[in-house]
Amino acid sequence: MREKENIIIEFGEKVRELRKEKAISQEELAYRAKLHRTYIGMIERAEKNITLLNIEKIANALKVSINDLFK
Amino acid sequence: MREKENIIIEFGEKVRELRKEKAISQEELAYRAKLHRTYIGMIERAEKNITLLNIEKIANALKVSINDLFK
DNA sequence: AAGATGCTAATTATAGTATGTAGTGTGATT
DNA sequence: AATCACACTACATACTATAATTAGCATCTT
Repeated sequence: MREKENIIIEFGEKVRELRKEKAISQEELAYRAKLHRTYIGMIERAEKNITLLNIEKIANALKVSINDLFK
Repeated sequence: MREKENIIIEFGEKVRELRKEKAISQEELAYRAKLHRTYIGMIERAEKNITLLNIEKIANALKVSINDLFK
């Protein structure tokens, strides 16, 4: 990734916010989403340009709709 | 991409639907989003697992919010 | 016919996955 | 209050899978 785009920063912040609300660790979220622990960290730190399938996995793991990740 | 996931199919259908509403061609949408014509086709045909940055580009080009692409 | 879209194929860029190490905070134990 | 143990997160690579980008030609559609 070149530089950190706003949309990616906002997305990462939202994931972290919702994860904290549910009081679960990155590791637990990763497990529920069937993604890797370090990858969740990268998303929250806005280091990756996530794809649609993984956006959905994270939404499901957080038990929210995709739209909730963009509010 | 392995197989076509529902979320990707739905996303492609939504892009096509909104593009037709605006009555513009794939080529025109591509131009506005600064993406390639054939790539827009691939998205509509659910052949690609699109990333967040390009989701945003398409939303902007269609003059809708990202959430409008998931309704 | 002309404009729009589908489809194949090739290359480049980067997302996805993983391992290891280090730093940080919290709570318990001595 | 200091040390220890543990859980959590950050960060640095590195590898591999695949998204992104493009060109060319075929096939619809009007």
